[in-house]
Amino acid sequence: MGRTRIRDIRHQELIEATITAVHQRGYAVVTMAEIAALAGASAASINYYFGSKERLMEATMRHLMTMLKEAMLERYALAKSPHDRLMAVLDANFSDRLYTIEQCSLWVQFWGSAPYVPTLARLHQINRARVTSHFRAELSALLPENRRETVRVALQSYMDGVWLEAAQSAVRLDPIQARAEARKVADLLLTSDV
Amino acid sequence: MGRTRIRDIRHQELIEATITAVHQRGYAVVTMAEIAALAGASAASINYYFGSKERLMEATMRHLMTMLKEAMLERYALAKSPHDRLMAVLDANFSDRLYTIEQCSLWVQFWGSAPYVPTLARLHQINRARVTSHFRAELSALLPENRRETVRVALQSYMDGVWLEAAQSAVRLDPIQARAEARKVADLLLTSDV
DNA sequence: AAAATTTAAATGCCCATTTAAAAAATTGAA
DNA sequence: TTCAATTTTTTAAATGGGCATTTAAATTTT
Repeated sequence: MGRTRIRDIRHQELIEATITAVHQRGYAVVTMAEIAALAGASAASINYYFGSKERLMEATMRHLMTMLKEAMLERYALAKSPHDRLMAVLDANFSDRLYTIEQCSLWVQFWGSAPYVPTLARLHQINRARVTSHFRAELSALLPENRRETVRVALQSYMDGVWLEAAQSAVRLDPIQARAEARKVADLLLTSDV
Repeated sequence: MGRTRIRDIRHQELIEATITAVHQRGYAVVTMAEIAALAGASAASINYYFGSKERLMEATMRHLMTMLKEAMLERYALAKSPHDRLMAVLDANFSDRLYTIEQCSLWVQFWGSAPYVPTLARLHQINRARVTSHFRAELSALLPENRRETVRVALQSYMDGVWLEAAQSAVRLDPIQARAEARKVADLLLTSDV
């Protein structure tokens, strides 16, 4: 148990510091020294624990992805119907814990880098595939086949687009309203009489 | 007339090179020398014409924004109804000229940097405000007040989200299908019977 | 005593921007 | 037209700075 305690603590601390530092300064510009300073450590210790700046960013995004996944599964467990489960995905995306300017910033930085960093590209692909498959599973019970993919892409793009804008936001985010809006959008897409 | 011919030509060439180079390597990583090489020039000449790397990026994004604006106005001029004009905005966004992996890449890089570079933030704000006002104008004729903003935000987020994903795309984009899907999404949002 | 953790300092690179000088284009007077 | 004078364009080389990562040694924990 006590085996690798400090290691875990440092990982946690450095990832937290990375989230804050990358949000404040931008991934391209932030330095190892700045991140380390936020965690009360030295740049060298980041390399001791993570190996490189790139691997630190990778670990940080993995952490955010895990939080997203857990937020989704929590809500999934409580949902009783396909519709509820669909909403669970949306609610997770805009949950109080995740829908913050800080984290949305990280995602946008991540999206910008992913095409140029294979390991980040893989993470992006994994995350996207997971969300896609949840959406497909629930939408198949809610919509005829000829609309499913359109609605799925619309919802996923909507979530990304809102995060994107949140990252540029000067004002406080309102997760409660974001969830309400997301539900409205989903309902509009689901109940069309075209 | 012949006044500043070369200046204009070089601006054009260097902006084209920037689009290609930033797409290929990422804004954070691409060097002045690489951009210059693509244009058959030297890094120093970029500074002669643009002053700095940041101002080059700014000019490049201004150029992309102008293209988007023009694509929209072209279609606007032909549209006869609010619905047609709404579609004009969507079609412009996914027009053959603009909806390319190269350009979507640039936008994502831009979104990533804007929060940290005041001049880019201003550009982003200007562009967004313009699209917002077009959408509002047309939606006010198409929807009751209580749905307008929800649908507007949904459509704008959708457009951004699709570009975001396009930037990660390994395969060729299909602007014709993108326009068709965008229309479907808009129609679903407009005709809901909730 | 051994292993794990920490960091100061060294290393090695890379790059935007400036400078100074050359090359090319333009002008205008002869 | 012609050719010095002037202006514009171009770049090689210098400048100055920054930073990720490594190393080697010290410190702390086990």
